[in-house]
Amino acid sequence: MTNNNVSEQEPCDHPAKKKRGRPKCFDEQQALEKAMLLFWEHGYEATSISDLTQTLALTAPSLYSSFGDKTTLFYKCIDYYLAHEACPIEAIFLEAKTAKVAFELFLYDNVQRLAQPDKPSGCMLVVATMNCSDHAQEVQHNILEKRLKTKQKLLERLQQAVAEGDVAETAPLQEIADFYATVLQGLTIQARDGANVEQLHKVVEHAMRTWDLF
Amino acid sequence: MTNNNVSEQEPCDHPAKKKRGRPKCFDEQQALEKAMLLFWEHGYEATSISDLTQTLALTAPSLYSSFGDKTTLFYKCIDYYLAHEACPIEAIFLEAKTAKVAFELFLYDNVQRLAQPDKPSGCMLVVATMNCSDHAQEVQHNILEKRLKTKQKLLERLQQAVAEGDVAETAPLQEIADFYATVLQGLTIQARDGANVEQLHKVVEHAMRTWDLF
DNA sequence: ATATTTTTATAACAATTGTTATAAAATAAA
DNA sequence: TTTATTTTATAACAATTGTTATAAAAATAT
Repeated sequence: MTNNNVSEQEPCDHPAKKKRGRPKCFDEQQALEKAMLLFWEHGYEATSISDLTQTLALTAPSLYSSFGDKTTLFYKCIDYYLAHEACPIEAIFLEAKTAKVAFELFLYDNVQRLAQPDKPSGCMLVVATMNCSDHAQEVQHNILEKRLKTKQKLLERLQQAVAEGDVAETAPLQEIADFYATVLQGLTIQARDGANVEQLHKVVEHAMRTWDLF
Repeated sequence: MTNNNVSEQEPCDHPAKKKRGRPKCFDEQQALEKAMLLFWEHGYEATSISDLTQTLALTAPSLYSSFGDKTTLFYKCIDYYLAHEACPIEAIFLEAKTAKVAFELFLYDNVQRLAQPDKPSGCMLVVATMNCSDHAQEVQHNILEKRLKTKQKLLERLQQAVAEGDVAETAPLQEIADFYATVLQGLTIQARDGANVEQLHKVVEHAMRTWDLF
């Protein structure tokens, strides 16, 4: 049932080693991206299998044999999103010398990603499992946990900053994390509602201006 | 098809004037509230007619004859939500002497409403039409417009404040409105992700502390 | 009592949901 | 050429979607 495909581009010891059976008539990565865009735009449950087969231009059996069932495909789309569209928070947090710079880079990076004119707006993790029936509780919960992990990383970067001395030991770390997480998620809804990059940029600009008020 | 029912409690000139046919075996307002809670929790499309008939404990024909089709029922639930659960922004904005106080009261009022333990969390207007298929585009658009109207009210209250002199003429009104709208919508997602009233309260406390930095 | 009106309960409707069985088609290995 | 393998296309599956036709039930008005 599940299809642990090896990437076609994988270089074997025999360079032009062709695969055995009938060749696929579509690019798996391109198909995955199209599926991801659908789920990003409409969400997990509101995207139907026939929406997917139409947009990806392949039949249901092809879809299932390549990506598994709808839930499995969705998780693969989430992974694709995290790898290709989401903000690389770990790298940014490692590189930044202080927590303030880390948060600043993180938020500005998000602004660029959340309001791209040619892509669905807002963060897929926030948006894609917002409306779920009871049948999708597990999917919804898994994505929620991913969101909570991001928030946890904000807090941990602040703790690191206290250890490194660029944030006072008396600072209310949880409140700071809560505030910037709120701004971050607000940006997603603002983007969904049509705000452009410049608007969101100024929101972040102000949010960062308040750093020293904590 | 559509059912323009007159409230049963309406006092006629003949006080105990009974209605003609078979009496309803359910309270229409209570049913509407239950339906609203379902749509609030799961969203428009992820709430099915059978979810509704089960929870309201009435048959599909009863549901349809009382409230119309699913879309009509949803709009009635939105009206119910606005009347009974949403923040009375107009009243608050009228009462407040300054824009800052207006925004402060508005946000704190929202904090109380967005994270009630016995109710779905977050704002129904933000949440209920987040994931929609193409079939629900119109519903989604109508709710979006309601959200934009709220944001517009923030801006107008700021303009009023400039006219009244409690906000400087040079103040970046659009940026201020964008910022507090972002915080407001962020509160909805935070609440959905499990933040409690105290946490949200502190977020608003900080957001208000930055008022004079614009 | 009879007639009228409204709501109920039963049951069905076509369309769509996610998913899969089957067999033909296209390739490489033997 | 035959065999093995993989993907394709066609078609169907049971379950659920939103919605409605039909007739029985329960009330008031005549």
